[in-house]
Amino acid sequence: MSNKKVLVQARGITRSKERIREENELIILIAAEKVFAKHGLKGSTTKQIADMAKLPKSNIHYYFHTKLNLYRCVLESILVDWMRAADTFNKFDEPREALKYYVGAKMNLSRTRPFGSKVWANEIISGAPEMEEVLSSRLKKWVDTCVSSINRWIELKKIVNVGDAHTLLYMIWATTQHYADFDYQVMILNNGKKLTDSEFEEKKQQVIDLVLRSVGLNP
Amino acid sequence: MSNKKVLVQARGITRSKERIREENELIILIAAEKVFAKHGLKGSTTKQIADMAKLPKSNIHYYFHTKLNLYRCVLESILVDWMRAADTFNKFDEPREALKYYVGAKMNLSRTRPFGSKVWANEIISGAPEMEEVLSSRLKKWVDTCVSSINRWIELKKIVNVGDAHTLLYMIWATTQHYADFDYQVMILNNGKKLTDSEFEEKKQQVIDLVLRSVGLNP
DNA sequence: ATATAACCTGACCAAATGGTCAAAAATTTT
DNA sequence: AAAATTTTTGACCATTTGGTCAGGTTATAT
Repeated sequence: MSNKKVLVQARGITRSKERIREENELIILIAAEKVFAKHGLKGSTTKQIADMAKLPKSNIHYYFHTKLNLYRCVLESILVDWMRAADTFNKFDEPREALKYYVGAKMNLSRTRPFGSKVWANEIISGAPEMEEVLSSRLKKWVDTCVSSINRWIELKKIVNVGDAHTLLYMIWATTQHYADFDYQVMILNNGKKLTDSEFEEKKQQVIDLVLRSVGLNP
Repeated sequence: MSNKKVLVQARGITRSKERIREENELIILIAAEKVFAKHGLKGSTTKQIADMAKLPKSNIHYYFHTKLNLYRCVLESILVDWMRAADTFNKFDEPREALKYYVGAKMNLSRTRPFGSKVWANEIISGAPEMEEVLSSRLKKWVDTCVSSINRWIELKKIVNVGDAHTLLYMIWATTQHYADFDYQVMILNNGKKLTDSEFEEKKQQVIDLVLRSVGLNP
């Protein structure tokens, strides 16, 4: 019996079954995201996830059946956040605003959900065996519209001709996600200290400025 | 008995013992790099590495004793290439040349040794448990000199003030390594086809131009 | 209050894994 | 050619792993 439950019951309150499922699934998803981020799909064990979630291993299987299914659920849950950040790109007509807010949104995600970014990175590095579908359908479609926007900006001489618009997108993705995926390296090179919130805001602005200048815009 | 040996012996040639060790260690290192790139340290099995190397599992242990030791050897062997590319940064006084050749060298490495880059990425993502030493000593020192160079360029008004020089370095690392670490994603978004050599040369030039413009230089 | 359904979990299991070892085969040294 | 050294490898083992399951507990519907 978990401490949480004992506490709740001591007050004469009972959690509804729906609530229980919702709560536990969330607890497990958060724990799994951390573990998968560190060790990847194959390298993570259900025991590690159970310990991280402070639940017995059987409980993990009760809610998610298999490790692979849990992994897929983690990826799905991350995707929601990513797509929302992606939307900001198409909310502005002017490249200056579109790029500024998109880069900012991606930097914020790296800050608030670094484990999610790492899980994705691991997945792609290992050949995207579970996300092939998503990449070649949803992501491809989104990227195509982005590329169109960028090319229109180039035609209208609003930004310089960067050649292939993908190259610009990759630079943005790679640079922003670097602060999540390689946060440990960033920390070491920051004299062993994690970036404070205000330091991070500084870097965010610097990244935005680099990106703007890279397409010929004066920040 | 391996096919290779049978072939060699059929011609009445015997491989010297030194040669044998050298050859087999290399075969195993190359195989291990591929497997570790795909599955990380924990996710890779010595059996997978053995199969990739087309050698019995015992043979892997004979030459490298433990999986962890083999992993460290792979990282070490990659480090040599990386440090060589890093040298190009300090070979030129002018930012235009230094950045151009450094970015070019990093892009070339991503093309020629993508598995190495992935192994490093995995290692850093999972908290650099084996490379902490290298990061906080060798890498830190190298980065510090780079940062000095960049700051001098800023003082001399040769490039714009990017704020923290680390931000620029991270952008270069992240963007160039993206073509190795996320090659699968790059392929999918290139209509499912791997980048040809000439396509890659195009992208390389585009990345160089993006970087130069990002610091206020006109390519 | 009782029945039903959902939740919980310790005990268990077959398969996979990192690693060992002894003995055979190949090469070098004497 | 015989002894010594290195390489090769199948058989083996203790541990770990993902996953199952029976039986208990808790919440909900009637």
